[in-house]
Amino acid sequence: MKPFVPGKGRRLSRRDLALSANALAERLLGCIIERTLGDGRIVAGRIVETEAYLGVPDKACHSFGGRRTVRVEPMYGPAGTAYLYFTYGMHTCMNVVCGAPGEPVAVLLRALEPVAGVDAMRVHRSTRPSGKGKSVPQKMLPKDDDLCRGPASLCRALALGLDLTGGDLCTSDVIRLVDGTLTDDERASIRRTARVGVRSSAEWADLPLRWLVGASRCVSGPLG
DNA sequence: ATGACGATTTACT
DNA sequence: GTAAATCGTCATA
Repeated sequence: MKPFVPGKGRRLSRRDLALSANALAERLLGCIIERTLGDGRIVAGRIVETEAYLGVPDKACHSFGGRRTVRVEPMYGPAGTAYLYFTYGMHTCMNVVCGAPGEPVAVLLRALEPVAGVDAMRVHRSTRPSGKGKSVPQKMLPKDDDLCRGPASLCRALALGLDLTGGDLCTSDVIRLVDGTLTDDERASIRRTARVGVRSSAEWADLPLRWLVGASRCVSGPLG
């Protein structure tokens, strides 16, 4: 595999991202998300797990039924819009908005393989999730493979905060999506499963809308 | 104004 | 396996 050079890859264009959520969930596997920190350093991870959220008809989706609130508004933006949300009182998760203009569909980033800035990631992960309160105690520092395992963990590792929601991933100076590839082995190991953590009617909870690179040691949750 | 809940993570039995 | 942590968001009133 070619070595990863931060800031040098081909940035994904709006046209690259204007796919259905299903198509983008698979397309993003192997692509890189780069985050420029306040001091100019770059942290980056390679996407190995995603979930598709299908919008108005999808009971597990924040835009189900056409719900349109301040929080969800970015989902109605153009493909390439970042949609980040706060949940469980302490965690942030990140989506890439896609689909046709005005269609509130998106892909959730669930796990990354760290490819740059591992030291900074460890620092980010050593701080409390919410930054306030007692929060979740933590004893051991995560191993490298665990740094970006899980949608909230990867947001902490890359310092992806709520301030980024509504931003444009195609033009932002602080966060970029860069095209990437999978090896043949990785490509062959792609699996689809039900989405994680969705409590909705069985029909929407059971659909295979989660994509993962089985060969990666960085995927989260059940592999079945 | 109030109450219930969460696209999670972590620790503990 | 179970449960705690912790608070913005949303629906209801």
